[in-house]
Amino acid sequence: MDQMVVGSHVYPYTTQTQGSQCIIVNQIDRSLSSGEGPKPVKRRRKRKGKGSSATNEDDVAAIGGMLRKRKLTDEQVNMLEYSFENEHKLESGRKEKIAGELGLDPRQVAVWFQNRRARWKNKKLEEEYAKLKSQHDTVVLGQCHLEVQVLKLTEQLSEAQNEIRKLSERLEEMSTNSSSSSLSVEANDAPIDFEFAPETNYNIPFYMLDNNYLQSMEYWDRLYV
DNA sequence: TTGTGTTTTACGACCTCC
DNA sequence: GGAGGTCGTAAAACACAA
Repeated sequence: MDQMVVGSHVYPYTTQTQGSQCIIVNQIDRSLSSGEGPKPVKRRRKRKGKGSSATNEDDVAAIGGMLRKRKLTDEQVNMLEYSFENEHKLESGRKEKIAGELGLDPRQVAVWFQNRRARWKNKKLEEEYAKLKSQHDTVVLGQCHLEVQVLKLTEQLSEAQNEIRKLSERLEEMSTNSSSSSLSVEANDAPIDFEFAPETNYNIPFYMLDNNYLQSMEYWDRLYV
């Protein structure tokens, strides 16, 4: 059997469960009629922390004078939820009205709204966090894709530069040969085998290409198809 | 049954507003 | 100064695995 503190007295009660509902069975009448009389206040543990000034008997009794925790019924909670949906704040008149309708202490209604607002705020924070995390993950994924692309393009650039270097060396070699010999290129050497179609400007030395064009991606796309 | 983690009810301290 | 808000926390109530 549990106890309920009312004012400066403690009264016994029991709880019964019906489905998900907790029913408080009042034992006060039985207690009084049996002549047992009110029991001394069961004191609440002193709270720790700053400003806890409950040092004398009155203060301690005031702290201990709170009602024991009573689980609200499903109906009460539903009505409070409904009320909370309409308005999160609780002005005095509305508090009294709800308390009267539900048979609760106005203080209980106020506390319930305080706690409900705190839960609502937590939920909102969690939702906001999930949303931001999702956005962050998307950005990180996009960044990964871009980095992979940069690696590929860097590799392609390096290959292209090698190709150009080889071609330049061949050109230089040919020009050296032609200056030291009277034989024509057509007669003694294989023709320069440019890989690129003459209508393109890919046979123009790399260093002569327009920088904007080089950066336009079109160059690289066409080079490696 | 029991230990443990979570939720709910309640409070104290402090702050803001009228 | 009082009413009502938030914040942090205690402790009862509850859920659930071992």
